[in-house]
Amino acid sequence: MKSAVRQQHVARAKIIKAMAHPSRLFIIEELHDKERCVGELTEMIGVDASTVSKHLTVLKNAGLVMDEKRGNSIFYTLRCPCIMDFIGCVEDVLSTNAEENAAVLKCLNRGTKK
Amino acid sequence: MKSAVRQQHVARAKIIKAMAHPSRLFIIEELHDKERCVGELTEMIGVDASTVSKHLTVLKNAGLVMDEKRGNSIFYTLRCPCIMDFIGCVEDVLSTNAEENAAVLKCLNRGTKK
DNA sequence: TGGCTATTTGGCTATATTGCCAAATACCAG
DNA sequence: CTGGTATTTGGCAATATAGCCAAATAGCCA
Repeated sequence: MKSAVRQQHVARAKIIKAMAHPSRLFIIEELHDKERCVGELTEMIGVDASTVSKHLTVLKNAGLVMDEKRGNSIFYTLRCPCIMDFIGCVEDVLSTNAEENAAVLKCLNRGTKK
Repeated sequence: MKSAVRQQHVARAKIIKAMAHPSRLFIIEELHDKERCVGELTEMIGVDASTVSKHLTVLKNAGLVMDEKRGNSIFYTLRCPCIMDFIGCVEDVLSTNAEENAAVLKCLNRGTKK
């Protein structure tokens, strides 16, 4: 693979990898509605605050969120709302998979019945 | 976080994680153009055939590709072309990041020049 | 059958990721 | 300054991932 193309895929993979975790997906969706501080997200997700902080660092390094300190808290916002389109695409895949599974199940049932 | 919501994010994260690797992104793009067998992809990517095979297994388990044996080879195809929209979204993020970086650089230059 | 090609599987090592805890840091209110 | 809250950092253990090699499997052709 040519190096320039390779580099392009590495760059894209970095962004995608940053989204590839349930808690981080949750954060992205939550921030789409409104800005949130670490404490709020921590309570919603239900893991240690330091863990949430690290997830937010991952998202920030990928350029997906921004932070802003106000008073005693740090508020995070989504930097690219287009990210939600992204999640829409994933849902399409999931529903395709679900249909397939349903078809397979139906097929199996037909086989065993009788 | 409620369990149902949590499960939804776990399911989505699985799909996204399957895409979160440079070689797998390459494979997805390549399969968007046309079906390919393992050998072709192996040569294009330039890693061991067993590694490519494992990447394809990851993509297949996520429901992103399908395989079909014909003759001596196994051909892989993209199951959800919508995946390419997904990559378009990633490019949006990358260009947003690039603009930001450009702005920062400009700002720095302005600072040092004088 | 035997040899050949294509692909997958198992095993291994190196590296990366996740999550917790404890400690450090930053900021606000008295 | 002191105490309290919010967040990040460092360190550690458990687990997951990526890649290679060697071996197993599957199908073709002679």
